[in-house]
Amino acid sequence: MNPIDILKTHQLKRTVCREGILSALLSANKALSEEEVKSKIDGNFDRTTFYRSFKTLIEHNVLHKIVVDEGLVKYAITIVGKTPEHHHAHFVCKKCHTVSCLDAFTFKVPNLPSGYQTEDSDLLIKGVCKMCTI
Amino acid sequence: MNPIDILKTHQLKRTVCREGILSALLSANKALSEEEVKSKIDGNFDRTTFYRSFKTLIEHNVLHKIVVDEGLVKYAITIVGKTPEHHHAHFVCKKCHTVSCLDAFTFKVPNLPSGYQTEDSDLLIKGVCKMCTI
DNA sequence: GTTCTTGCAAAATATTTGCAAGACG
DNA sequence: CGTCTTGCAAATATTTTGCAAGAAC
Repeated sequence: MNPIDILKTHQLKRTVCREGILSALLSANKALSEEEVKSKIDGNFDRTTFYRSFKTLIEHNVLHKIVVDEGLVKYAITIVGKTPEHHHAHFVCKKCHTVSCLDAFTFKVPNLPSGYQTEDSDLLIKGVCKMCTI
Repeated sequence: MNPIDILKTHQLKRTVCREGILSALLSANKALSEEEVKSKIDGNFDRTTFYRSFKTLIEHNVLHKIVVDEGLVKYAITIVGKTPEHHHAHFVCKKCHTVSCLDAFTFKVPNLPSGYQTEDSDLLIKGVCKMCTI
């Protein structure tokens, strides 16, 4: 999957900023903050442009946003294909602050008290990642 | 449990703002935003004071913060006594935006890929709550 | 050429910090 | 009284909006 195809698939115009964001995220293989994306691409875009590009990509389900408690905002590519009842999780490392999507790892939300209907979920697991454990 | 005892237990000074926050949260039985807490208490406190009070209470493990993607920040009383390996979840209703701690509901974080160590987690389940389903 | 996107300026929000006055214990 | 907390002012940071110029298709 490459930036151009992704944009085409979602009927989004191909712009330098969007392509940059997507290729940064595709090659990073982890969630990146606006700051991190910025440092990975050439063009120097206005902050407004980033906000709007992320917003558009999220609305079209290309990306999703991960908010860590302390206000850290990161973005990641949305992988499709999960069963609706299986949800995926994110992992944030307390040492290196890397946020990654645990794509291979899905879980089923256990049954809630009666009356509650689950539509969606966010599971953020905090701990120490593989690299930092060594 | 009442505000005064909670503060005493954590060796925190008893101030009107802290007591107000705690009694608002204790009686609400759900997570409240700064705004909501403000409307539930008499005194008119500066925003800075709220920020600092929440911060202190969180640092002392009296409260915890729940951040919903869209930037909504809520606070809730921390209930102690869970087993370390069992984590608790929050539920946010997409209709009424109520955020509640599912205290009776605990889950065990499934095993992660090797190398990852779980220390903590945040599970935010999104859906429709009991009241809004009816 | 029409529509969508960008950059810039500016507003609206949110959060943090320093400091002097005041409350707590 | 010594220490911690509050209110105020102000500095930062974050996010949103309007509008004209430019790019995409």
